[in-house]
Amino acid sequence: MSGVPELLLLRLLEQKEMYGYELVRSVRKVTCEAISLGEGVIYPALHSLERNGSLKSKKKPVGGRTRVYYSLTAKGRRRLQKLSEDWRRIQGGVATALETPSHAQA
Amino acid sequence: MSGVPELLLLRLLEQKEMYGYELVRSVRKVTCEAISLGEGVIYPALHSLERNGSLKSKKKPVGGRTRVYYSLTAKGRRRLQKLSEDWRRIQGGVATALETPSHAQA
DNA sequence: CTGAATACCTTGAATTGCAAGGTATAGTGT
DNA sequence: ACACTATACCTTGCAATTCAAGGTATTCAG
Repeated sequence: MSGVPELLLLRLLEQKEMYGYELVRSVRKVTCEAISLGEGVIYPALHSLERNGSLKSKKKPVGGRTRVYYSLTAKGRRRLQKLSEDWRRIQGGVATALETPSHAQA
Repeated sequence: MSGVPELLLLRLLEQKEMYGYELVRSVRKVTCEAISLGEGVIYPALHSLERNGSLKSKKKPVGGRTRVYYSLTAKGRRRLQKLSEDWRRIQGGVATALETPSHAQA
């Protein structure tokens, strides 16, 4: 129903390639602390997105540690489009429902 | 993460008491067809909301059939408040993330 | 050399969402 | 009378999602 984590990851990676640990902090920041996804959400999500071909990764050694940078594929961009539309649809639906004043009658 | 079905049900039942089958159609209508919840979502949700004290039900025989009408309890109203706030928070967070232009750099 | 931060990862449980099926009654058309 | 649709309730079993919790290893600061 929600697919929010996936949507956020694709959206962030559309702008620039990033690695997992970076994405954990970036999600918090870009949503103004409204949404916080732990590593237990991020890493499995990245792996499944890569498995289905939405993301590609490359390893970069940075000062002894290895970072795995992810970036969007063409398929990932299409997936982002679809998820954005889905989100807007359900967001609009819920907004309509919530905004209906309690007094109004159908 | 989403809790959308629960939120919609509480919101609708805040306005007037309704029965399950009616809620199935009402959700579709009030979200302008954007969200469609099947009976396999509605009934279990109603039962679990009643179990935890957010809803109360009463049976009404209507022309041979029996309808189970649900309405909000005080607890249900508090739950609705909380879910609304949660929703607005994540909705705002996602909106911020999505609206950031692709060109903008942090 | 201890502790915090960085960076990766998995596991297990809970919750959620859904399609699919199942029961029974009432009304509608033929 | 008969079949079909709509109403109205419900459950089951699967799949996906989400998360807290833990696990490994390195680097850097005190």
